[in-house]
Amino acid sequence: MNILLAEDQTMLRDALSTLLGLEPSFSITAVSDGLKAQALLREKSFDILLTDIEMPGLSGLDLVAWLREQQNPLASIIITTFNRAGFVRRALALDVGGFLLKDAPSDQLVDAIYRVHRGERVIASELALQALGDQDPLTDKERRALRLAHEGLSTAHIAQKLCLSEGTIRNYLSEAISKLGAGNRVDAARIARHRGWL
Amino acid sequence: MNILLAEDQTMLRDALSTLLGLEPSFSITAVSDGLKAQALLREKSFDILLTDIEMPGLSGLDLVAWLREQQNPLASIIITTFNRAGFVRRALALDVGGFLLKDAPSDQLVDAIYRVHRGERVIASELALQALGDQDPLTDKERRALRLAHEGLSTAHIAQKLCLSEGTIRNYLSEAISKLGAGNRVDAARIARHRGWL
DNA sequence: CATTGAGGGTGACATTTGTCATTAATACTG
DNA sequence: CAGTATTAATGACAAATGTCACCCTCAATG
Repeated sequence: MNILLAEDQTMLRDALSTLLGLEPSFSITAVSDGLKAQALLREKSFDILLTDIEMPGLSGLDLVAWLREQQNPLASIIITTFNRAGFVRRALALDVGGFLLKDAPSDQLVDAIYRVHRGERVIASELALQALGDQDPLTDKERRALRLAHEGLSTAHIAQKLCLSEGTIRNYLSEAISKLGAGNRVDAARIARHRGWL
Repeated sequence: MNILLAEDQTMLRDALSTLLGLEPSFSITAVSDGLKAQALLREKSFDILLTDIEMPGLSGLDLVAWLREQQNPLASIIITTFNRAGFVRRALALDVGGFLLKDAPSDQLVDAIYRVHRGERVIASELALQALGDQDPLTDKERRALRLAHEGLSTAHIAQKLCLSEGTIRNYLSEAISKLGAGNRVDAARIARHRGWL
């Protein structure tokens, strides 16, 4: 079984490569980011794509989205550090085969590969529940403003970056704060981030 | 060689266990946090401690600090995700044997274990340089206030938590902002965090 | 003993944020 | 076309934040 592994953290990538390589039927190709994975996927076909979400260049979700655009139904398993409902929902919409946390034991990963290869779906149970939870209430602008506020930019700077007036930004942030039940912009950003909405 | 591995992310812990276990001379014991490592270290002796910094309960640095308090000179290697100068300085002060980034290839880790076991010191070169950089200008109170501000707490809440008056908190944060050349508290927290001072 | 210097606190003031009501311009829809 | 969301902007006001100068207490140090 030809497996393409995309993971940016070198030590984990190496270690997973080695670990999965111990399975006699697996043949592993490992790359350090989404763009390299994309390049390989153009050239050659694989049986399973195993990818992290957070990667420089092209995220794991964007990579799968691209595959789907190419009408490529390649079975994919997403592994991620963060338990964020937003990610899971987006992944499910892309029809991924599996979604695991890096907090899961590694034999669960091996098991997931076999099962997804047989056409089953494997979603970490902690995540499955969350995915059904509350929807992201933020609008696109609110999200972008919040993201910048989170970096410590002032209202004026955010306004400049988003090409909007200062007052409008204040309105957006105020909306976001109230929607999320937060105490101020930073608090709001923290909450949104925690739920995968940022 | 008996190696104790402390790392909270299960998948990485499993994978590293397996990978290091392939070396015939290594015998690996893996635990998921600093407190469990501490418990084991009380009972039994090891040749090398391999520990992450960011862990629930007791951080890797605190763990080594505790060893030193116990007059235990156990050779230790710190592995961490983040390239933060403050961490390196503190680690060096604790006389650790090695300091590596999770971004390093895994064979470098194996190599480091052998070298540290022989009494050498292995510090990732990206880090060694940084460690000589600028010193943390923050006082302890400023740091604590900044940490809470970073979570989105208001001045009043921070004052309550630290048992200080609101005005004093404002003074501290104002000091921190000016020392770090930041635009506001959030910006200051970001800067401090980035340099490992938080 | 006088001096210095932390550590913590006040008060006053300017600026930035957060809230809300209202309005204008555009696009969508029956 | 009238009706109605959507998106952006204003203005006004309250609250939180940032800045600064100055005060008090208590060790430490000469």
